[in-house]
Amino acid sequence: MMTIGEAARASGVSAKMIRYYEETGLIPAAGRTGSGYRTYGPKEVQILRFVRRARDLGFPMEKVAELLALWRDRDRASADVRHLAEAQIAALDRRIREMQEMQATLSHLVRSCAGDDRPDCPILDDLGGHPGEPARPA
Amino acid sequence: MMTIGEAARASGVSAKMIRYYEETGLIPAAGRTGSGYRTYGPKEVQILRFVRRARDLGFPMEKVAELLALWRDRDRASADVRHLAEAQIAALDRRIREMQEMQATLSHLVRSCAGDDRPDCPILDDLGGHPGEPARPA
DNA sequence: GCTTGACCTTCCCATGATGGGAAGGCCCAT
DNA sequence: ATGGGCCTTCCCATCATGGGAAGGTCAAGC
Repeated sequence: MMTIGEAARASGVSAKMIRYYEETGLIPAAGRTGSGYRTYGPKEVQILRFVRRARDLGFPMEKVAELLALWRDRDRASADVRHLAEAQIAALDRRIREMQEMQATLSHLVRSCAGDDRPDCPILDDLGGHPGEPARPA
Repeated sequence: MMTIGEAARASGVSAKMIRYYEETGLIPAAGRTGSGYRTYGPKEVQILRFVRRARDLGFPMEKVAELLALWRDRDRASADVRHLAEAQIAALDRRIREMQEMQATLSHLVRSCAGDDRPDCPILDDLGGHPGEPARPA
């Protein structure tokens, strides 16, 4: 049995976050010693590592909770897990696309900016917005 | 002169956020009517639109502040603006790459999961972490 | 047995950007 | 003058994370 600090080191999840996960019900409440210290065994550490890895893969907490439920109940169809993973892939895809659009716009703007010592870079004009006349701000 | 609600509609920035931007110093404090209402003119609306557009392009508030400073002082070299934009492109690149790595890992896992009615999907094993034996959690 | 230092506990606060909502004041049209 | 819609400030919540204070505990060294 380990203390929360040891479990943190073994799992890569900070002690702060372990307490938070417990508080929010993501993980079950840890056992306690007579004096109130939380205790963790290998199983608990593995759960924490599971959470860590899922978070690293970009799963939001809510989805991590679903994955944990599936993990706890091994009789669930693998299709459920697969669907969660596929949904996460799709979510990442959407966010990647959004950012790529931002990038494309910025690249376009950068190409139209001399980048020399002169003032007047069209990027600022674009940001100022086309709808109005390019009045200089106060 | 418009009220905050009109400025919000004209700029696409919510009234809440306009007050927040003012509070945090991103934009200068608006003028006030005798009875305390904030007033906005076309220039202020343009600034708000500037902020909105920059945020849409993924610039963090801090960078938006820098861009605004550059905008306010048109004598600054266009190189400054270009560098900010390029840095933002690079930042987006890093985040995109991170997410693509997550995607790749997930795709790999999904390919190894039958996705049928049987239990036991290797995704869960991966999440559980290789370092230990695949002990089932409590 | 006592001190010391490392650890644990809970509790509160902060982040960043945004929204929700309450309580109270203002403005304009009817 | 009344009502509805707008404004004001202030507080609270989000999500996941960290910082830090105040106080208890444990183990090692003397």
